[in-house]
Amino acid sequence: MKKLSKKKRHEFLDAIYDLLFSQYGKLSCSLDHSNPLELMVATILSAQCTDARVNKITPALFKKYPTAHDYAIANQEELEDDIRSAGFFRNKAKSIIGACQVIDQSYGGELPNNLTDLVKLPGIGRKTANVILGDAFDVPGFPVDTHVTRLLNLIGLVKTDNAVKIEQFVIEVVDEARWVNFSHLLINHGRLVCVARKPKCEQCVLNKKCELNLKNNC
DNA sequence: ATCCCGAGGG
DNA sequence: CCCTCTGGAT
Repeated sequence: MKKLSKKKRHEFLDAIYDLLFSQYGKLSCSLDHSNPLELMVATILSAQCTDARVNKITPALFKKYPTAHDYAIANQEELEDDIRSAGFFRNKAKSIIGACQVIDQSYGGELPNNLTDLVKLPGIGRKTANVILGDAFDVPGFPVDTHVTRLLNLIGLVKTDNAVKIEQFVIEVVDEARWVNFSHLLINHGRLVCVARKPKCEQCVLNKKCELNLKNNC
């Protein structure tokens, strides 16, 4: 795959996108939220945790902490209890409070809408920043999570777990208008069909395109 | 035992 | 590059 020209890589990635789009269409973020702050909190909670579990926690959480200021002045141990079942609760509580203190003090309570400022917030890395940009601000980005990493490696498009390299590879050859939904499509497919433990290759639309399937069946 | 829409630190 | 942080689901 490395030897393919940029044009060929573009065509191959477009084919992958089209196959996934034909099955799932335009997807929206699966983390329940109604504003950028809620999406930021939900995305922090989603680390090494299913979105279903996050969505179970957030209704009560968002009601209890409606603004960045509410998190900024929150008692950390109390917030830890509020988010405990999402796992990594100490780190996540620290991240939420730390990020919200900066948002409250430096940005007037509103999240910045650019990557540079978002990744400066404590606990906000590139993945979380790209999710916020794409799903809350309609700014194109390509979030790379465990599913995106796994699927693109299985297909044979990349041979690295380095999220930045994967992001660069995709945004170089895929049209900007497709970045956000491509990430959603890969994540959705990774949860429903190309699951980590036992990929359902026999019911996968990427069947003919995927190195994993070629190794298994050809 | 392995994985889930990660991030920070060494 | 490595490690740690954590509960829940399968």
